Amino acid sequence: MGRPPCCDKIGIKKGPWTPEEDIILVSYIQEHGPGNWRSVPTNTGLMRCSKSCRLRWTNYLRPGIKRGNFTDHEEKMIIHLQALLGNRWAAIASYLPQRTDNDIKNFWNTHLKKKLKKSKNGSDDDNDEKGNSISQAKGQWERRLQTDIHMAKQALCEALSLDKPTQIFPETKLPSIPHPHHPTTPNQTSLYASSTQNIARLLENWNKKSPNTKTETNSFSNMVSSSSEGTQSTITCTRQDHALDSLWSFNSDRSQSVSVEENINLGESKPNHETQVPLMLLENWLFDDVAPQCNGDLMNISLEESTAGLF
DNA sequence: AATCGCATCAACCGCATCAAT
DNA sequence: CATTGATGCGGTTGATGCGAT
Repeated sequence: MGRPPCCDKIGIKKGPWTPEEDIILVSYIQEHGPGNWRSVPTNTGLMRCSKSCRLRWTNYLRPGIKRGNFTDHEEKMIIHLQALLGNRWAAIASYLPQRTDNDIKNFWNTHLKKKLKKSKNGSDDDNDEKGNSISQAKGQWERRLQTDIHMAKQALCEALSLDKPTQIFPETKLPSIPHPHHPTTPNQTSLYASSTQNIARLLENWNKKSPNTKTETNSFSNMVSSSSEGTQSTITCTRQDHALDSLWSFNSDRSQSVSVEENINLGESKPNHETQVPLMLLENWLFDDVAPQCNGDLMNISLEESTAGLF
């Protein structure tokens, strides 16, 4: 409160990042892991504020980021998740491990908004309106609940894919669970160390080519996203999510899992038994990268139908 | 060739939240 | 319990590219 903005300092550089700055940042994070952003500018000599460094890393340099065109499946997921969760881009991004919240937000604002508007102007004018009113009518607590369930699953899944499962929920505080995209705990530095090869290749690539920022960083991202490390963890995650569904009793015993979430979401307690079927459908669809025919089935169910039991 | 308008997206800003003290 | 600092999130902006005129 009343804290001056960190970027107001004199001598802080703003604007687009240069390849040189990227290299410095990547090298530093490669060595120390992400986190403690406050110290990054000091230790690297970058004339950037900590926020800017974090943003650059999470939105652009972080391994495993997929850039470029969104697939149909991703697009549909975003549309559905936006209807379900609202503009909670970070939450939506947690369902699309290779996309950043910024990316999704931009994609929504530049493409999907218009697309939906166009389709709205078509025959089923009020369909989207209904969807919107439904999404608005749906309580904020429910949105958070669903997001938090997924976040917790992601975190658990992430932890299971690491070597030390004992570090899953340090001190059982859910809010401190690292975001799947923004790992911060020290034991996760191994994850970044394992992507050393990719980063090294990036550095090589940068050195070889002319300093054309955009193409260089894109090639890096492609290289990294196509690398085994990032992709593998994503696949593992997706598969484990299915296992986790049963682990968290999402299918047959959701009410029980909800009660767990109620404990997690302090004070936000409200019976949620009616949500079992539609949310299960949605979740199954969202996690089901492997069976597109099922996705089609779900896509045929209007949002109204799929959320009919919510209210 | 010049310029205008629009689209895109990386980056910034301000606020909220959380943890440490 | 209050304060402070670090981090995360969502809205917005501004630079850039590209097509139309």
